[in-house]
Amino acid sequence: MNNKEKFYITTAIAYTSKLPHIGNIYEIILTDAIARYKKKKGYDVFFLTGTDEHGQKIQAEAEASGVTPQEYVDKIAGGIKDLWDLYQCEYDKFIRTTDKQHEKVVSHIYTKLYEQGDIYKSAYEGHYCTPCESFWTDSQLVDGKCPDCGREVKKAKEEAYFLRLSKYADRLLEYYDAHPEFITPVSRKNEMVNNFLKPGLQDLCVSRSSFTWGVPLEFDPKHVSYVWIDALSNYITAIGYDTENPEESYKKLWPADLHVIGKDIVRFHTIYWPIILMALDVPLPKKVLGHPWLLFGDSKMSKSKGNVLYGDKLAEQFGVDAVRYYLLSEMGFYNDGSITYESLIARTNSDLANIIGNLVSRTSAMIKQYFDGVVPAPTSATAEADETLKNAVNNAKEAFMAKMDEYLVADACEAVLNGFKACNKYIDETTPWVLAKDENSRDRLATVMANLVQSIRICTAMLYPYIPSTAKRIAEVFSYGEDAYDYDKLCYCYKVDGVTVNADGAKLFERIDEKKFMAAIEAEQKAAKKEKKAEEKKEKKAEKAAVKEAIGIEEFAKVELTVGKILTCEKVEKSDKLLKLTVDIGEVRQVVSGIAKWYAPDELIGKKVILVSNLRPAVLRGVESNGMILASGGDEVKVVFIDDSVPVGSKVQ
RNA sequence: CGCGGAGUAGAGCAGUCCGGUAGCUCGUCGGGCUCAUAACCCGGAGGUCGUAGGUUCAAAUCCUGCCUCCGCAACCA
Repeated sequence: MNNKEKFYITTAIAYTSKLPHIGNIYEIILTDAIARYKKKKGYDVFFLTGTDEHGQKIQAEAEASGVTPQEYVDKIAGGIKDLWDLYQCEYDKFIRTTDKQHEKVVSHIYTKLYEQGDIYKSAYEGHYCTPCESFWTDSQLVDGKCPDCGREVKKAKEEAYFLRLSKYADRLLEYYDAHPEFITPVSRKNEMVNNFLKPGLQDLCVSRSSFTWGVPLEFDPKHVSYVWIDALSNYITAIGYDTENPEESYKKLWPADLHVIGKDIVRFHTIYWPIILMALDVPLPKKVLGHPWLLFGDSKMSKSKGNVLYGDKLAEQFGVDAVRYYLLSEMGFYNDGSITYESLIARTNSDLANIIGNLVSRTSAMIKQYFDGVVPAPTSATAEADETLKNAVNNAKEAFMAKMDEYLVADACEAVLNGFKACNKYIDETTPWVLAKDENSRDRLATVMANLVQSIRICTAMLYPYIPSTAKRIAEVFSYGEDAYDYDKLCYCYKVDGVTVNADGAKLFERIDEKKFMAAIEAEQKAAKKEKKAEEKKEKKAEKAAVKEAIGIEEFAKVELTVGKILTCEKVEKSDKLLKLTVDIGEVRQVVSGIAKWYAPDELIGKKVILVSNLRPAVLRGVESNGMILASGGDEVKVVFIDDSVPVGSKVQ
């Protein structure tokens, strides 16, 4: 029925432990733009996205909020889907790893790999943090402590299954060499080779028995799937893969043409995933694109101001297209990008409102005034400016295609904008308002208008992958035909004349007054801050009241307070807040205190302070602390110094 | 030596792989125009490409050292 070439594109599946941030949204918008581009180019595109819904974290989150894991992920997955829909991402399938079909096939994959000896039983030897109920590897530990809570970990063993990665490492390197385009950008490939493949791959733990929210293994039901085999295989289970008798859709779509993922999970997609596929004797995906991250402007500012941006809120404030356009045009291919209100407003105003919106507005207004709203056909009255315009638009088209084919989406966007700019320039050069005054210039005026409508159509077709709904509105203004944006019609041969323009609906984007907007935001933030403070105050009061009621003299007596003299004091390395001190309280204690911001080491030596001397020892930043120095809390910390005449070792009551 | 990224005009970025006239957007200054959303068009000013060496006829680009910033991580016993 159709002999179009297929193009199978995917995003990473979002983890459903919490709702995604604007960075996750960037990934799916990027993928959507590429997918729409390929569709317009004539490919038979299949666009997959979805959610990763298994794992210990989700089980724990669900328990904490008192619902079943399924109820929990249903809610989050629904929220994610809504957000994807809000941003007009035109995916063909939304897979969830809790889909029955997916679980069934994952289970088959495990069994197949187990039976052919690629998965074997061993013990997961790691460091176990009892309060966090988590295993950590040597490299994950921070100063030998749990990276989550900083507490001591125990060496522990858990029975687990492993995937033999090492067996396939050489084949993978060969594949890299034979397919230099497999990982993009290349710098990420070098990172993989140097950091993981060359030092030698460690086998990957693929099952767990310490929690149950996963796919149970057929050959050992105590175990459930652990992360990567489950998550990565969504790319094949979603399209009908099975270890026996895969469906036609799988045969048609696989191998994937492009996996779009964040740079943080390049390793899993370029090492683990290919190896899993090799083990299954399935072809590898053609390309993995590791995109950079979106940062929230100047992070220091955003932290202190609580200035975090959310996708749904942004869409409400600026409109979906403004946000889509910003992300796609601003984010580079290699380096992390950033978003701020100011830059978003600037880009919306200049590119969307001034250049594109105003162009559509002025062009449609002129056709309404000069030709009663009916687009004229071009005549023989031509001029050099026409060729200049056509060349500029054609150049834009070529640059756009070339960049887009390499997935340089932002660079391609610049080319598109150049096309629109050429249209504005053309108006200035041909001065239609002058032509309109002279009856003899009527033919020339017709040509100018026709060229404009045609050029705008071609440029809008290129704009379509970025902001499809704006493209649709422009089509409504100029009454373009259904197929006006197909990429085999990016030429001056498409018929645009004889139809009526809808000049009244031609205001595509309102300019945003930055000063007003920022003032509103500031007011909003102030209000939020106030509320937060009030809440904190309330809490503090409640706390104080609770403490007052709860503690009696016998409770207080448990706290041993001893006067000590500070003997030495130095900064703890790699920490802005910690000082390491030795204090003589009759015996010499080593203490770590978070007061480095307020005191230089020198000004403390020799001073007498009060130490909580029976506090359970703790290790901070790798340094053991046996006690706590009394100090006032809050924004301005002051240590409680005691009169020098008090002897060392005195108890404070 | 924890890992990673980055220093190019007032701001944000491209160019670096593959050496050969330093480019784009915003802002700024001057001019033009009046169809249009105080918009659009043209022109100017503004950079010894973080720094010190090296290779070369030639370095933003390749090599070596150093400096600075940022992210992750960690952190108020």
